[in-house]
Amino acid sequence: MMTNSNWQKKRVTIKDIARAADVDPSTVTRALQDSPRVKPATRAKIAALASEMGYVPNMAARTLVNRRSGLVGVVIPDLTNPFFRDLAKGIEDEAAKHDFRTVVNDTRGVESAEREAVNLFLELKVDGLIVPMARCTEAYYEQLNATVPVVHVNRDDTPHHVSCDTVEGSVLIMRHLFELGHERIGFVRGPAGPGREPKMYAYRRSLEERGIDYDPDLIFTFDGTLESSARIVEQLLALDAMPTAVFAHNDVNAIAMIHALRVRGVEVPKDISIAGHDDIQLAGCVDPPLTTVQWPMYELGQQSVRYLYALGHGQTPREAQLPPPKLIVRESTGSPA
Amino acid sequence: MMTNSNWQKKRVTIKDIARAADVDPSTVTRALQDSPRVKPATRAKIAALASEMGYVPNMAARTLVNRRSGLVGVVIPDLTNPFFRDLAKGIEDEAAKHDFRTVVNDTRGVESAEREAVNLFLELKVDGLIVPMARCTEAYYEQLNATVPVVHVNRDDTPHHVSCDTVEGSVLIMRHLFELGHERIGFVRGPAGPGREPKMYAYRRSLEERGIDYDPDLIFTFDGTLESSARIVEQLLALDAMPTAVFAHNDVNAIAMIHALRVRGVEVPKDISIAGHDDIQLAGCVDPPLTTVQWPMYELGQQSVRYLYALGHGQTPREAQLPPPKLIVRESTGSPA
DNA sequence: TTGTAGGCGTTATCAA
DNA sequence: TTGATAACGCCTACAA
Repeated sequence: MMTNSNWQKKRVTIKDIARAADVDPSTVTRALQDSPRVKPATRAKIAALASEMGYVPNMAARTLVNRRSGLVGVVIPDLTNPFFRDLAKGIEDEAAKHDFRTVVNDTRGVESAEREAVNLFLELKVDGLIVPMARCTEAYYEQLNATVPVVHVNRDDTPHHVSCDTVEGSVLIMRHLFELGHERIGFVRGPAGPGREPKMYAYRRSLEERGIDYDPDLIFTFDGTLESSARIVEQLLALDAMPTAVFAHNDVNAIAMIHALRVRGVEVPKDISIAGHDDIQLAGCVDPPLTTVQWPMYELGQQSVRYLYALGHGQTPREAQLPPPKLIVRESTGSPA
Repeated sequence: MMTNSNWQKKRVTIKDIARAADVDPSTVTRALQDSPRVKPATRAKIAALASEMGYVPNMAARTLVNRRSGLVGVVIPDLTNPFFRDLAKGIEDEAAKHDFRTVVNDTRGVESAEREAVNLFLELKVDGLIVPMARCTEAYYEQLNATVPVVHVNRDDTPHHVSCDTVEGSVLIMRHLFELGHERIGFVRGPAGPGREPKMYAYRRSLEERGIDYDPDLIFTFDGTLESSARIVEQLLALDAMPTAVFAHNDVNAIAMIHALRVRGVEVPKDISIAGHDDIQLAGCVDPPLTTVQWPMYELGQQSVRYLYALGHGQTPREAQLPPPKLIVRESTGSPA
């Protein structure tokens, strides 16, 4: 923005304060850092001057000399999802406890954006990186990991990660559907990415344990858009026999599907049960209120910072202990007709 | 994170490259900047070396010497709201065109968080600040404005701002309700903040123009939580005579109210019409689909960057020309019984 | 076409 | 308790 405009001249540096206080710049530094090695009177004078003159520390200079920025970079695929927002909040709060500040980037699930975000953070010399549900390849992060500590959240094929038992949450949903009497259960996958598709894994394993055959016709794919949810509903309706229940990729997908179903005259849960995932804010106040799984995202965020911190200190952190996911039973699921 | 660990040693600087290429560091700089003042062969060699050695520019050093960071700070009150996300995207894209990168902070509507965010950005020496719907006082920003170019979005009591006609959108809603035959119309205000409450203004002015008396009993306040929406519904039901329509603060508020109403046996729009604001992703697929107002947020984002750019170059930007807000009529509004 | 020199704002180390 | 100095990584004159 500014190249040669009037904004530049205002910048107050430590030198300006030093001149005003008639001391050496290094004394100002010490005073501003509350070092005991400075006379209280001097400290007070300098503090007063600093705020009076509107001094703002220059992070660039600090980072340069300290060789650390005090920043943690967070790369999030979709901040619109309250799920991730809680995670971000947990990260922020915990980072603050360790005197780190947080820089967040929403990549909107785009892989190139993820790379760019990581790049920016690298240039900013962040002291650590937290990357939930990364889209880039394992190899990419493996390499990155040599440069800066990286912690993944809910992605278990990378060197360092913090996850809650992703499979467990999905198992809860499946078990709930079984208990209601469902046997023919559809599943909506998320946008294909790297990693192990734990929901899919849980889906298949649950069926297996229940002695139900896996039917590829009952698998659909959600790409994050509303249209894709509508398409899935079309596919559902085109089936010879609809499943009696569907485990949706997430709540947004579930809500959109319920709507599309209603438009076509299919009622939830009377004609078909739909379970979501994430427990977003609106999940409880749509019609019907959504049965879904709640994650301890805030805690996950905290844990990931602790893990990162340990990593940065050369320790090999122990596995994080996390509260388990929680099944929230509402009204979008019921017994099959 | 890292203090004395193994990550430090990996850092490659232009000096390392210079040594490897057997040239002076300044030559490396030139080569990396594609300056014409360097022999193609040298440039190629250096470029190869740089990527081979995994060179990452040090923004701190750059910022220090250039006296500019190439960063634009964006302070957003709620990234969970797709509305703001579009804005952020518009800002990002337009900023990229001007070779700026974007740092975003979600303040969750907390004033202290807003200050902290601004502070961080100031320390990062951002070249400009974009602040939609700021919570901090006008005075605060007036002062800030002496340090760094600041552009506000949709807040018209500050020195520099880009807004679409905030009033206009609300007028559209009111007019729509009038046309359906409503006269007794409730209004839900948002969390009190600074600024002019344009929706409220539009509400009152619309009533006035229509010759309808303003009735303070029909004014409610939404604080952003689901509970508050439920409370508003209780207040509504406690009224001697319910309004026949309500202009809700935003879509989330509207959806939550519709749900609370249904729980109490009141049907929308049969018994009462509810109009939202923002047109969030889910607005079209809840039941009933929401009548709401759509904003050109992406364009607003672009314009705010252009404005900022002009500001930073010492120009006084002309008023931005923006596409108008758009009324989206769906099924949550109808004629009164 | 390339090298030299100085400085951006801050801090750590050492000396006073 | 304070001051002097060098250094962090990069860039821009200017000189060669």
